[in-house]
Amino acid sequence: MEIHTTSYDCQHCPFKSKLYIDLYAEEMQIIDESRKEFFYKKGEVICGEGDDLGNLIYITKGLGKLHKKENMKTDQIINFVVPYDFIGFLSIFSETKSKYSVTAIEDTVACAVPVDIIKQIILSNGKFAMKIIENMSKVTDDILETRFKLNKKHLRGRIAYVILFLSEEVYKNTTFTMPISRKEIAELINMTTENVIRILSEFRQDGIIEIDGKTIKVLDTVLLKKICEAG
Amino acid sequence: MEIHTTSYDCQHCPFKSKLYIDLYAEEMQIIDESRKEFFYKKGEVICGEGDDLGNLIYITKGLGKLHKKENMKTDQIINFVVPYDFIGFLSIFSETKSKYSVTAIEDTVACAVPVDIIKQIILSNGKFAMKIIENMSKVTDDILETRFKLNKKHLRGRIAYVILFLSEEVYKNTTFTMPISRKEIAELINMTTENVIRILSEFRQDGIIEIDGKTIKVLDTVLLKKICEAG
DNA sequence: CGCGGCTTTGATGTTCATCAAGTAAAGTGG
DNA sequence: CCACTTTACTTGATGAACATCAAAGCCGCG
Repeated sequence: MEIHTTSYDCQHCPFKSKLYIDLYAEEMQIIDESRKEFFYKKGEVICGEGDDLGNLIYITKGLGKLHKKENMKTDQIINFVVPYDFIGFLSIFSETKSKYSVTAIEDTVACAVPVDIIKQIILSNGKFAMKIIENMSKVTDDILETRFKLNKKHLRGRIAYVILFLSEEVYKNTTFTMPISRKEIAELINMTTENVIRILSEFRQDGIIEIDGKTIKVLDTVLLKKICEAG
Repeated sequence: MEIHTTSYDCQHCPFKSKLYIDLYAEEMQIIDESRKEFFYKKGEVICGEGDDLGNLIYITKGLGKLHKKENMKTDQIINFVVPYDFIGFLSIFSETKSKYSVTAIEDTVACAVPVDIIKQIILSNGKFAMKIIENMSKVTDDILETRFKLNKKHLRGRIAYVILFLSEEVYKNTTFTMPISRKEIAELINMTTENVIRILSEFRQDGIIEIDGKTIKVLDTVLLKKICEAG
């Protein structure tokens, strides 16, 4: 991890429109002066389980995973963290130490703002507080809904979901490079590594996708969506 | 449902300490004047899926379930709603219509405060906003943690969890009356009604619990906890 | 180059859902 | 209040979905 040469100030950051839109110029400036921008290589830990939650960190570029240690060998991956996501730091307002980890699964740029400063602004700027609340509400709703849906799907439906999510939401391309291992896919959607591989092979044999190592090419999006929906 | 003769004003309501502690007297009074208290019989719907989220509703007495229609015949129960819980109304800040239902599973008293008034106070009182955020954060964390844990448990572990939760958290008694049917237990912990019954019978045969219809008596809390932990 | 981690495939076993069928309880209308 | 219908509860038998175990090839890395 290294401190990034800041490419732009908060005023011109795309993230501004998401949360900071209602800030007064002085508030914006306080954040701008206190924040730090970090660059993480793929695989680097952005925030570890048990770390002090001193900063509100959000990702501005790249891709991460929000996860939690299950035991020595396995993680539970809660979900992906994409730019402008607020997630993973929800507990920042109720806990002092992080209950989760966030790890870069692509080269990632993150911004850290001391949580005390955020809290101060919440106290003084109601509109900002409201934005935070709305954002938390939305993010939470999303995770819960996704999780309940995934739980009811069969293995094929879950794999279909992951492929579609990465293809459509993250990379916006039918061909993409899997940012995570088979094992991690398993940890994300609650199945075994072996079955992840098995079902990816089935999809390949059925002509739904092409696989070349980490590279996936979606051939039949329509069918994939049917499998995802049907469960 | 009937409008309840208000038993106390907000100032003396036990709920005050939970969220309203930082309110100024005038704010407290605004809430007190605009709120309505309702009484629900067991089985009555407190908030239906698709209803307008015009009010922030919280339960002050009784027990409810937060649930969502899965299809014609089955619900997904997200979790229980106990007094002083804020849950089920998280989406109130990001949606205009409820994505979930809340139904009384015991005789229940609920308080409804127009959400506009809550939002106004959030805007003007930062401490109150902060309390809301902290509460949301905690509640969300809880649900997610519980759900991830439950998913990894086997059927016996899940049933053990429900029995322990009701016995220890809700009724604080080793003997209690199940507020929900076998089918609803199944909908809460993602299994079939048949298996709920089967495993309850197993627990009875193993001398872990006594069953008389809806009445459950926990005989071996220690073993039950082991089953719950082991999964 | 050898070690550990990731990937892959096959065989086996367990957990659990589904189906079936019957009893008990609870609501409904005449 | 009683026949009727529906809903909840219960048990057993069967099969499908999935985890586990085993074994081998592959790749990166010290």
